Amino acid sequence: MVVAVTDQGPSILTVGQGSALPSGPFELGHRSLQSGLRAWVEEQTGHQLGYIEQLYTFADSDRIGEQRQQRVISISYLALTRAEQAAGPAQRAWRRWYDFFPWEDCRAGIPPMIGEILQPRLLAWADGASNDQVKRERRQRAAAGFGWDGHAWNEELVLQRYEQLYEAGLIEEAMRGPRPGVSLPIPGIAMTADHRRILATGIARLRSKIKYRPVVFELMPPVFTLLQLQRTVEALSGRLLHKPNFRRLIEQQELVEETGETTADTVGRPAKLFRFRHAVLDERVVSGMKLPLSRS
Amino acid sequence: MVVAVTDQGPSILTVGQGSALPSGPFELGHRSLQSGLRAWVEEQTGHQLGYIEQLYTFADSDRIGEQRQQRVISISYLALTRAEQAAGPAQRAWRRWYDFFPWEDCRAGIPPMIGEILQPRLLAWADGASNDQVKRERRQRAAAGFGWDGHAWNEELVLQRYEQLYEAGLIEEAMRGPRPGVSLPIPGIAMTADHRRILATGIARLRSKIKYRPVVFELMPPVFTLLQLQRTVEALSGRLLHKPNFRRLIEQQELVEETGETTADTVGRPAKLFRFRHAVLDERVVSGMKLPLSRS
DNA sequence: ACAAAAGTGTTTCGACTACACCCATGG
DNA sequence: CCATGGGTGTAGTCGAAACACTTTTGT
Repeated sequence: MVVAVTDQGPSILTVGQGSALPSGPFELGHRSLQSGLRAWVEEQTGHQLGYIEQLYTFADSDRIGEQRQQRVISISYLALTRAEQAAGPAQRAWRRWYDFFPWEDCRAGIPPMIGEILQPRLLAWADGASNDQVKRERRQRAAAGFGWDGHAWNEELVLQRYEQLYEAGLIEEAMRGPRPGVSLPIPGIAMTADHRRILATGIARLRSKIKYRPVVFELMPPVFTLLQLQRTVEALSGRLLHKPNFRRLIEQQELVEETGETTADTVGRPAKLFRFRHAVLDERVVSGMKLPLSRS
Repeated sequence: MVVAVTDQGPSILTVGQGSALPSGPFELGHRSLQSGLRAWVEEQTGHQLGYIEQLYTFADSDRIGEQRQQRVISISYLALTRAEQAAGPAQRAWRRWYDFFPWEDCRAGIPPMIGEILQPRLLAWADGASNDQVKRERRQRAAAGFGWDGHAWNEELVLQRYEQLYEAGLIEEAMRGPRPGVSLPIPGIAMTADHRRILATGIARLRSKIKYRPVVFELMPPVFTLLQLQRTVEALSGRLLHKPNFRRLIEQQELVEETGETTADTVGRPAKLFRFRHAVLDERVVSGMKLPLSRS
């Protein structure tokens, strides 16, 4: 799962009609899995990868080989890069991740589809439970996950939300196989196999990680304005931030330094340009960025 | 890596003279890796596992098979259990984890060995660097990791500290292989292959996890006093906590409820007994426990 | 009485929030 | 002049940290 932030928002590299994550066999002859992965992706896509992190290793039954004697092991990774480089061979394209998870983008307020589509269908699912105990648990979980009745929205619960929707049979992938779906799936583009689940895991990990490690900078150009940085964090977390407080937090933590230059081309007052202070990585244990949420 | 907290402190289940973590081949015929693992460990050791979490998947060159055509893939796990059950077959024993990492136990203050042994040898290693830039970086990293000159001790940096010591050639495992060690290793029991590295990863993960998930309770008996709970958290994190504030934090978060009983057998005033409120897991996203550090 | 453990009250301090406001530039 | 983005000051709020102190038991 290769992530970049383009002018279209946070995006992932896809293959095959944009419905699959890039994948390939283990490369032999590399020092480690990570270095093999890095070389493979850079060869295949022409993208220099910045940060790489292992997500999860699967070997579940729906991945068991035909003879049922050999497991297929899949190791999923999250990688960050800058989107600028050329697109490389066809069949590979950047796709906005909110095309797959439209309910995860709360930058323009809680998306109407949550109240209009997800809530009634999840509640219907809860009411379909056989006993009251289970009904209450399902309603409780849905409320906590989607921020209903008094619960605040928590942008990190990407995977939990996906799993609840899957369990409720609202996700297209859950309608495949033996029992084909009896109703329409909710909006959001489906993916091959369990790739959308891996994507949800990756988004959740990234939303969590930006708060305690300065990984955002892997997605930024070498030099940027504070507003560009804020827009990137907002795009990843799916939430709007409070500008003045955001700037203060960044500068307090000494994560960035001024280059001395300012932007010239834009509307409005020219902004100071900053670069990431790589030195902080040695100086101390760096926490990432708190999210000073904006109430709007 | 199976963890329990015994009266000896936090311990791991070991095999083979207490210098290896339990390990085995993938089990076929299970729904998932986790359920296979759970069944395997319970059969082998007679311990019911509570929480299980994947740590990391390795397939590095020092694990490549003899013909160099087949990688060996190792998936490491962290599991929590209660220590009470019988020991099971011989060859398996609980070992305190601080026997392997004596510098990680700061409950009685920063251990003298850090200043007396680690600091001089790490500084000597730093000074052995070829140029001044590298020298400064090494000293900087050591200071940040071990809490020297103005840096606070951070109990989560278990893996970073281990890797620094390894890189500096002070760890017995680093002295194996082509270039046998030229000096004595520092205190701390060595383990088979890279098992001590896996252990460091697991300790770090657990120390981090208790802060944002209520996993401590997997290590507690069904009913416990707040002091027992505090001692367990202290044992895991390797730090002393402030009693009054600890109790308030626990009760504020409504993680526990009174059973109505009190202890009878102990010295001092009888303590109320508590149990974990499993209900919170549905109610809301539960954060674990902040660590109200004690200055002493 | 004293030690040991359980528990309570209160003050202080600093971080995050929110709101109000000013600055610089292009159209 | 006004829209857009850049940027500063400051009062309020809330939670964590520190300190002091009381209560209940066993020896």
